[in-house]
Order: sequence, then C-alpha cells, then structure tokens
Amino acid sequence: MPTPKQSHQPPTGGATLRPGVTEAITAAALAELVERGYARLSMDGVARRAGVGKAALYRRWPTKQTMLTELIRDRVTEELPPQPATGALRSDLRELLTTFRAQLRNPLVADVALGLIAEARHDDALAEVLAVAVAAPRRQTARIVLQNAVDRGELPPGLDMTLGLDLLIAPLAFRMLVTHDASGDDYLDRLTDALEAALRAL
Amino acid sequence: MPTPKQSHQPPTGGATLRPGVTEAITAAALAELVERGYARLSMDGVARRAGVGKAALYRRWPTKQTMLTELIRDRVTEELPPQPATGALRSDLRELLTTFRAQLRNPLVADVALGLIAEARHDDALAEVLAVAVAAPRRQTARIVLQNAVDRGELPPGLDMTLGLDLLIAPLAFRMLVTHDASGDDYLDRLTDALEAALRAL
Amino acid sequence: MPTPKQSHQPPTGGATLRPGVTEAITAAALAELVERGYARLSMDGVARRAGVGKAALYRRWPTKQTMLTELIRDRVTEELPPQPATGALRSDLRELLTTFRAQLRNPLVADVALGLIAEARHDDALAEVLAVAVAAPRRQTARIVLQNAVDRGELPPGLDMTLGLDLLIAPLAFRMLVTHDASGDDYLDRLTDALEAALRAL
Amino acid sequence: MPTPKQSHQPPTGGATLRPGVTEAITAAALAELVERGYARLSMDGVARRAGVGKAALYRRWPTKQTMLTELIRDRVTEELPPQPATGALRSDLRELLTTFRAQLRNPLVADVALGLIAEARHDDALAEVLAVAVAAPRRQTARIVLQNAVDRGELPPGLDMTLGLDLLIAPLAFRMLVTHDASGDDYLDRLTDALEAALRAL
DNA sequence: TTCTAATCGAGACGGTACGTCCCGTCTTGCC
DNA sequence: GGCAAGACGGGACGTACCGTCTCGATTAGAA
Repeated sequence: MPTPKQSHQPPTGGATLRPGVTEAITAAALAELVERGYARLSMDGVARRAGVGKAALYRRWPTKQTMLTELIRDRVTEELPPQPATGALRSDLRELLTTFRAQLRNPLVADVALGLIAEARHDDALAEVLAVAVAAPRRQTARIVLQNAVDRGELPPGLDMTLGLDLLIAPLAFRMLVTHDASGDDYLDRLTDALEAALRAL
Repeated sequence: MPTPKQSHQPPTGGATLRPGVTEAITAAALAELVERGYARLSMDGVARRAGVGKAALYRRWPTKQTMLTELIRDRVTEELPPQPATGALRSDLRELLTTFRAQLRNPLVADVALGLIAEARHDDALAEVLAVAVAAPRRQTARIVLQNAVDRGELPPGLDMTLGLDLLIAPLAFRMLVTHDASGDDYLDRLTDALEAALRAL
Repeated sequence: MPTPKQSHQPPTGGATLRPGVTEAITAAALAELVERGYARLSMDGVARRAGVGKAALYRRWPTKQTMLTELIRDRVTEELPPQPATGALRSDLRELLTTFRAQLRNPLVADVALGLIAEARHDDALAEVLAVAVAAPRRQTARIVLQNAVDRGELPPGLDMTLGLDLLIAPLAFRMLVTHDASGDDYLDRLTDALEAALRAL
Repeated sequence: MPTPKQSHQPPTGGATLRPGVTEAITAAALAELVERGYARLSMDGVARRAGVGKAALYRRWPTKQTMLTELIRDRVTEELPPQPATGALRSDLRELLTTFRAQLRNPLVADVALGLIAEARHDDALAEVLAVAVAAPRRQTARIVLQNAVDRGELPPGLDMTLGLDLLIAPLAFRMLVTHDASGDDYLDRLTDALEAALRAL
C-alpha cells in the first residue's frame, strides 16, 4: 500500500499517477535496496529496472531520500506487531520477542534499517518519520505489556519505563542487526528469562 | 596516531608520506565528518579544507570508503576501554557503562558508527575491520568482567556469555545512537541494577 | 552545421541532443581553440565557457580529441573550394591559389591544422578523417584544374599528377602555416607564374 | 652533443651534472618521442624509462617544452646539410633535394617536426628556436645555391628569393610529412625538372 | 685526504584536467 | 496532463601529469 504524494493532488481534469507505474517503481526500488544497499542505490538504476522514466519517480517523491523513507515506512507500517495479551508478563515478553525477531528477519528491514538510522542523524525529517512511524508504535506495544504487568502487580509501580523499553528491544535488535549472531528459540527463551529478572529489579 | 598504508612500504631510499600532510588531511576529514556526516563528506572538500591536492589523499588510501574506515578505526582503537577490576560485579559493571558512555559521547563515534555499521552489510572488508578492531576488544573487556564474577561466584558458572554481552552493551548503545534519550548518571545506576539482576538470572 | 554523433541514433521516443547546447559548446570550443590553441584547450574550460555541464560535451563526443577533430572537420568541410573553370590554366591556377589563401587565413584553420596533422601521425582514425574529409576534396579540385589543362593541350598528357598537386598546394601552405611570410596578391601572381612554368615542364 | 644549461653554472666546489645521466635522459626522451609522439610524451615517463629521478630532468631543462625543443634542435643542428657546389643549378638542386629527403627520413625529425611547428604557433620561444636554429641554416644553404645560379647567369638577377626557397623546400616537405606519399629517386628527378623550370620563370 | 656542497634515485607535494557517474530538473513526442 | 526516454547543469569520483620539494645516499672538486 504505497502512499506517494497522497496529499495536495487536486482532482483536476488532467491525468493521475498510474498505479501500475507506482508498483513497478516500488518493486524495483525495494529490489535495488536489497541488492545494493541504502547508500549505493541510484535513482537512475531504479528507473531503468522499473522500465520507467526518471520523471515518474520524481512525480511521486521529491527526493531519493524521501522515496526510500516513504517506501520503508510503508513496508514497516503494514505489519504492526499485534498486542500481546496472554495475561502474564513472561509469556507476553516471549511473544513480543518472537514478533520483533520475525520483523527483523525481513531482509528488507535488516538491510535498510541501519542505513536509515544512520542517515537520520543528518536528516531531521527522516528522523521524525522513523521516530513517529516506526519506533513509536512498537515502543507503545511494549509499553502496554509492561504497564499491564505493573497493573497486575508483576512489576513494581515505580518502574522506569524508558529503561524497560531499552532492555526489551535493544539486545535483540543489536544481535540481529550488528553482530549477526544466531537468534534461535532457545536464545529468545534465555533472553526472556533475563529480561523478566531485570525488569523486576527496576 | 593515524596509520595509513603502514604496511608493504619497502624501506627504499625513496620519498615517504609526510606526516604533516597526513595530519592535515586527518584533521580536515574528521572536521568534515562531524560537520557534514559520513555520507555527505567529499574527497574534494577534504582536500580543499586541508590545503592539499587530492592525490595526497589517494596516495594514502585507495578510496573514500577506506580512508574513512581507517580514520575511524584508528580513532576508536586509540582509546581502548580500561579493564575494570574493582573486585565486585556491580562496581565493575558501573565502571564499564561509564566508559562506554564516554566513548559513545564522542561526536565522531556517534556520527559515524552507524554509517559504518550500515555500510558493513554490503562491504565484507569493512565488516571484518569493525568486528576485529572495534567490537572484539570491547566485548573482550566485558567478557572478562563477567568471567571474574563467575570465578568469584557472583554469577552462575553456566552463564550464556554472548547473551550477557548483548545485555551489557546493547541497551546503552541503542539509547545513545538510536533514540538519543538522556543517559545521565542515574540512568546508568538503574541500568546497572537491571543488568545485575538479569545476569544473575542467566 | 555541426554534426556530432549524427550516426547510429535510433529514432526512439527518447530525448535528443539539444541543438542550442551543441551550438553553445561549438562556439565555446572554437573560441578556446583560437585563444589557447589546440594543445592547451581544456574540456572543463569549454564547458565553463559554454555554461554547460561537462557531460553535455561527452554526450556528443567520446573524447577531447574526437570533439576537436570533428569540429575542425565540419568547419573545413563546410567551405569546399569552388571548382575554377575559367578556360585557361593560368587563371584557373590563380583562382585556386586565392581560394586556398582565403581558407588558410581563417585563424581557426591555421591555428589548428598543424596540430591535427601532427597528432595524425599517432592516431590513425584522425589521419583517415583528415585524408578523406579535408585533403581529398581539395586535391580533387586541383586535379580537375590540371586535367582540364591537359585536355585543352595546355599541359602535356603524361603529366605526373601527384607531383603537380604537391607543387600547387605545398608552397602556399608552407608559407602560411610554417614561415608566416607575407602572401599578398603580388606573391600569388609570381607563384602562379612559377607554377605554370613548372607544370609545363613536367 | 646535448647542451643543457651550459650557461651560468658557477664553478663552485659542488658537483656537476653527470654526463651519464644526461645521456640516459636524452636517449629515453628520444625513444618516448618516437614511440608516443610529441604531445603524448610525459616527463614521468622519460624519467622512469631513463631510470632517473624527475629532478634530474628539471635540473637540466626548466620545462618539458624546453627539453624537447633543445633536444630536437641539437639533433637537427648536428647534421647540417652540406653546401652543394657542383657548378650547375640542376645538379645543385638535385643534391639539395637528396639531402633534405635524407633528413626528413630520420624518424625522429618526421615524428616530431610537425608537433614542434604546431606548438610554435603558441610559443614564441619555440618559434624562435625553430626559425633560427632549424630553418635559417637550411634556407641559407638553398639561398646560396640560387645565388650561385644567378651569378652564373642560369637564373634571372631579379629572382624572388623567398618564393624560390618556398618552391625548393615545400613540395618535398609536404609530401614527406603530410601526405606520406613515396619520394623515390624518380620523384626527385621529376621534382628537379619542375623546380628548374619554375625558377627560370621567376 | 678530508671536507662540503651539489648531484643522484625515488617519489611526495599542490594543482589542473581528464572522462565517468549520479542527482534532481527539463524537454520531446506519444497516448 | 501522465508517460518513456533521456538530455540538461552541477558536482564528486578516482587517475594522470606538471613542475616543485624533500629525503638520504653518492660523488667529486677545493682545501
């Protein structure tokens, strides 16, 4: 569900952006992204691969940055993690980790996430998109898990929420994106144990 | 202590790369890096800023990539974290976190680390450099802290070391590089508490 | 009437080299040629003077050599000498010399011709172009003058044509390109006398 | 007999330019000149080929231009044409043409002469050298041949000398340098015939 | 013979130009 | 108007030379 320039297009009598073209571009861009990486992707390359004029790209997005940002955001936004509600902290945590792992295993995400995060340090608009569209909903899901545990008395009421969220997300993300170590079920099991203990100690 | 092309130079009677020039380039490159970011830095810009011909850069490094990689590696390698040895897990952990925080607060590291990590997914040589020169020594420092605690009986002998290391490093790195949330002393205190509890539960 | 890449362009719906740009480049290149000479001309300089990106040049010609070669060839090809047909050898010769002098007085030709001829010794393609596009038609014009005189009985039938052509062309070219001596009307008159006598003696 | 910087060297206690080095450079330069041509020759290449530092070149000549100019001049000056004195115009002419042909057959001269002449249009010093050291003595030799013929009454006293010299030199030079046509003995014979007739008509 | 200063090789130095690639915009002709 | 094709101005890339400068290591004339 790509959403290019969905705003400010007056429904004049003229022509409209043809969806088939948008799809071809999207597919080509994602393919190039995976093959060559965020930094090496070129607009000329995407246009050629899509069998499309370059203008077709720039009619949809003002910038390479924007196009990629939007494409990734759409991709990641589509598959928002379900809210765990097993009734117990431990099983909620385990479910959350499984979901995160699935998303990070998506090669698209893995290949591109770091490039985006890196670029975001020099691009406030991109940083905003990432924070609002990508990070916030996932942190919110995790926050609810923690809050539910507090409400059930499984975690202390004075829990430092942002620290809790760091603990939940960072180790798995780090392992999968940076160190590329294995993250099998047994790893998730042990991580769950550790997280539960850590959170109770907050 | 920049070390460009320190290898394979036959000690002939020929000319040598002049250290002053190397320093000027290094300084200019680091300045550009901080000002414009990893992706936007240009070799022409560095040369101009250093008051140097472009050839002087390419005599030292075959590529922009290589130059930046090497520069960063040297920068990061210089300041290896000291090995905590307070005799107790808790204080060792706290010291480790303080050291990591100091290094991540170096704007150079923060500005560039993510770019390098991202690039490393498409550049095996870079990945190798990062793994061997940057990650390995730091993981080793942390590993010794954990091993000492095991030897003292503070942690269980069957401790999953790689998981322990993820827990130690990831939350702080994630916070400082990705979410840009505060990481004051009280945050480190609470993180230390959580880590201690988590590790004991492994 | 510049003719860059006039060949092998499939008449697709794609974009075409814009004539205005070609003209700007051509004008700039010729100006630089006259001002700085064949060897000192730079592509950057031409592009800058034409207010054009360097790529615009390289889209038209693969090489600096090629560009200059083609430009000169077009310039020289445009103004093919008219075929003298006065009905008498002497007046035909005089007309031919006047025409040659006019062409060699073109500063563009004078400035560049020697450079091209010199370069042609190490560049077979260039040599071919010069021989076919520049020399051949002029020699042909002169050849007809001589042949007509033979047909009229003014010159002996066994005339050595190539020697005759050398005599016709070389002295004036040599004087104008190499020694830079004066070549006024009286010089042409005397040269005509000498040539007529020489040719009759062949 | 190369004569680099033979002037203004104070006879201090220091060292002198070593003749062996000068010879090596000279040989290398001439070889490069023949192989790659005047325009493509590079100082780095000459130094490398001579097994010599670049400074050794610039200690002897201030400039690439100068070096080549001087080298060629020396080469050409060595072999000044002998003064024909057969006692008859026709045989003097024939001897002169034979001598010129021999010199133009020297690949060094042929390969380089045109490049020098072309360059001379934008380099007054070079033009001067060529005019004074190369052209003048040869023209003088030819001039004496003509003057002797005038004195003997073989040529008219009002002979236009510069035109005569053009006729003598240009056709052969043109043929050998530009058109690369054959210049065998029979060609010289016929050329002699034509020249004699032309000169008598002046 | 010893001193000493310019030479030597090697090649780094600041520059300028080369020819290539990509960005984001513009142009052409078809639908 | 959208569209495919691709030319456009601009700017960075990495390479090749130019003529100068910097090293130690000869090498020879003057003391």
